[in-house]
Amino acid sequence: MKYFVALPKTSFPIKSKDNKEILDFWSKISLYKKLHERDAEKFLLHDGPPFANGSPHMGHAVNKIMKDIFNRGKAMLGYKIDYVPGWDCHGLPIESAVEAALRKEGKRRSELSVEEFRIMCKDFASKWIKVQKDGFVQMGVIGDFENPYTTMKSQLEILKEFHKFVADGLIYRGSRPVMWSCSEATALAEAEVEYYDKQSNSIDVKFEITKSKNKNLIGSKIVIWTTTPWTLPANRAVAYGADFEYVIIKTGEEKLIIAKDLLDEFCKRSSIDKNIAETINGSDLEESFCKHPMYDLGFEMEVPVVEGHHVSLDQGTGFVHIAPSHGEEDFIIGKKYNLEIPELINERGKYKENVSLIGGKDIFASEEIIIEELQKLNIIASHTKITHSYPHSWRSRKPLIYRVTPQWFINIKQMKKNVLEVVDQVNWIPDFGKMRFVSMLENRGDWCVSRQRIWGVPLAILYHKDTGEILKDENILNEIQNRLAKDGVDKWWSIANEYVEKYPDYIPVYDILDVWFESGASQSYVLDGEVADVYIEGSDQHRGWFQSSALQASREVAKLPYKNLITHGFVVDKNGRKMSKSLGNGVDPMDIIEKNGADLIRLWISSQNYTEDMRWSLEHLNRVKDMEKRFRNTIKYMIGSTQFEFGGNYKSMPLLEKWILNKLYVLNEEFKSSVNEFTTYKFIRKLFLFCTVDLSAFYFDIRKDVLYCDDMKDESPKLVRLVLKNVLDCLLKWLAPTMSFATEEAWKAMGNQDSIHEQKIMELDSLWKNNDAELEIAKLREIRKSVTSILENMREAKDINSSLETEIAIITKDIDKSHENIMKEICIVSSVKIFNDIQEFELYNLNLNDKFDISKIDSNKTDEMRDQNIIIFAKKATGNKCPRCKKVFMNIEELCERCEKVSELYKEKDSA
RNA sequence: GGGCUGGUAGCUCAGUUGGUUAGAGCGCACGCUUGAUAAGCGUGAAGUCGGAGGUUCGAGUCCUCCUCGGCCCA
Repeated sequence: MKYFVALPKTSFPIKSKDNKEILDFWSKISLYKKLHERDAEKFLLHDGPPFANGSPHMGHAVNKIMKDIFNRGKAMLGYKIDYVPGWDCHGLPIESAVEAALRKEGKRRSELSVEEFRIMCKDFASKWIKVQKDGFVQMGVIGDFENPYTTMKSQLEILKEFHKFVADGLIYRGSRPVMWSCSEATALAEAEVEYYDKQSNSIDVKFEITKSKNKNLIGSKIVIWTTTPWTLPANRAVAYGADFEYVIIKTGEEKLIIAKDLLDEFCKRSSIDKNIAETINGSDLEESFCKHPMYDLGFEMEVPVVEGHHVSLDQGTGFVHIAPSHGEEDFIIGKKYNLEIPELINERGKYKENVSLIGGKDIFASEEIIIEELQKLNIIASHTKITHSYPHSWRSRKPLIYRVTPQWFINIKQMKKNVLEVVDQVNWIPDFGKMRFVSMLENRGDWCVSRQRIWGVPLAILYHKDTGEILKDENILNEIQNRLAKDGVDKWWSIANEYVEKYPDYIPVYDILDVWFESGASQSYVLDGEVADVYIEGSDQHRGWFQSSALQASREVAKLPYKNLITHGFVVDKNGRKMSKSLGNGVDPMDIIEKNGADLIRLWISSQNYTEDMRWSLEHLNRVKDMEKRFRNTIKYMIGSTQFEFGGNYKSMPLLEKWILNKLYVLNEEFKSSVNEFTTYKFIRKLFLFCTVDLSAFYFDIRKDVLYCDDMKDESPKLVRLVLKNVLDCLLKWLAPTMSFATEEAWKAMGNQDSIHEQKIMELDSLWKNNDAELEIAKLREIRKSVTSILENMREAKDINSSLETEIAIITKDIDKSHENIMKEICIVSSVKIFNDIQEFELYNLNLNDKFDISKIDSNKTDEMRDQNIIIFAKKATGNKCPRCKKVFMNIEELCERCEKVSELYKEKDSA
């Protein structure tokens, strides 16, 4: 016999539907536009532009989805949303990719004009912007994707920003060593360098000490080891290690100084006897000078002996010859000791004509001459050939050199000061971001903004051919700007020459701007000077975008372009390792979305503590799947359970309902603060516990009896459904920023025509705030825990199956008899009796036909119960089971009284 | 090598000013339910709190060193 029961009914599926329908819907109703055009307080999130050269990866997913969660969260609080996505379009990787594509077609870059090449780069960037845009939309990100900002679209504005620095006199000409390819006469970036084995000359060179504060060192010879003899003409110093021990060895009339630890190897390769005369410290060499090794070959100078922080005892002699023009460390030391930084070679790798001995000769070819001449002068202690890994150009495969080249710098001294002044006005999330930012800023030198490249914004300046002074007259800068505004920035390369005719003493600069300057300027061409509520990027941007934005904002006055600055960690694998091709542990977010829907990845991101690195693996995927399932199921159950009549008022609510409404009130407040404080990940965890522990395992389970079996027109089920209605509404709105697709799906399943994302959270009646209910239920739940534990023992002993087959006796002073009914509901048993003392219970038990087994008293006592002075007995309920509600009753034949009545009422409905 | 940062059950996280036997959820195992059923409920096992010293009556918590990761530099 089947009886009518009011089971939940809904079409909302546990498995998520295809995202496409929802994406189309959002697009159809112009969801972003709706939120953007709200007449309300604005939330301005300024997008850090990703680089337009590849498909979306997990890092993009984390960043964009985080932003979207905050945007949608704010929208749910009623804010007007302002979010314009952006793209970084210029720079070397795109040039390289375009060149590689050209090579595939058998073409070379030199066959193309600058303009043609720039068009190819532009097409390349445009292609990837489209791919990424599509990806971000698939992730559920909403924003002004119709009108994004791109650095290539805003070239003129960026140029104008740069010219402001020029006009302010903040730009100066300096120099810096760069990786240089002589065969191509061009600077190369790190990414264009490949390492191959190269055979080099390896020589030990003697530097005779001519002056020293330690007089007895005069005449001794410091030995340096080098594999680039061609740099000797540019030598301007010798460096030692301050903490190293050196020895002076005697060989014939000569005294040579070598690091003690490297002596053996040196003696071996130079066939010199190990005849130690003296031991000295590096610091003993302070304030000494040496004769330039090529002194007698036309380099008549003395070079200082200085401390070198980079000198090592790995190989060589413990001394390093310093050629400031041809090495990064050498350059730094050169700056530190104010050494000359000579420009002896030209861009083709030939010595300039005026260089003594080897003028006009190729640098590598000159080595033989240098070595031969130095050998004649007995300056070389050893000469061999070695094969070592050496940087080469990826294009020509020719060896590279370091070469000091002229560059353009921004003097950032004042800006730095300005930024540091207002750094405390920003809310740094996490707070240690501030320290990181400040220490990075304090330690940075002037900003080198020039790049010897083509794909970017040209500096579009002229400098004096003799003094190097920039033509910073604002009229001229404006003239250039206007011209490029008219003809296009791409034309700089073809029109720059016109200015040479006009200003014959000046030389045009064809370098392009550092891309960090471009994105840092976004505050002007995107924000139009407005301060953003928040910037959110990975922690690598403390040196990058956050800093360039800050410096540029503080050009005139101390000001930062962001109120809140959030940094997030990186996606790492199961073991906390970064994702990389070589480890093969990378994952494709688009693949995950295609297979599981975007909610999955959104939920993962929203539940992670983003201030640290975020781990991702198959196990994580499965855990999030479970989480998603739980949320969907909770929603599904509530949609299904609220199909029938509901109603009532707070005053007539039972304690359990008041307890739930209090939970809602508290959670609603927490939702607001989690959005305002950007801690959604904490909220989502709480929400998950609410769904699992409070709703599914507790409230739902308990209220099934009322919902399914009572007359649906009675007050009790109507009150429960009213509560569920409220829970559902809250839950969907709290979850909407995260599970944007599922909540929309549910909203539709509930019969709504509009979007859930247009809604605002409910303002809940403060009457619902009820901490007493919370405490009361917490107490009863403790007892329930003990009960379920006892029931499990009975189940194990095969005494019972369902909990409804039992009766419980509770002996305690903590709760009184009026709680019998609620305890019966909460424990989902057929009967609960409460006794204030054991005597009372024993008396009761004595009169029972079917008695509680008092001999089990101790085994029925859990530790907690001993502490709390509670004793609980359980026994199999006496009577018959009602086939409809499964509870056990005495004196029934078939249905219990209630079920009899209800099933009579709905008989026809059931058979219909 | 430097600056910042992290390491608590398989996973995600709690753990107040140092104070009993380190908690939760998920997962897992076992059981129940078969009226949320490609669901639901219960019980249980599982931790040298990255490692080693130290301070203390007492350390996951404070100090030092080491180790393994992450970001950015050198």
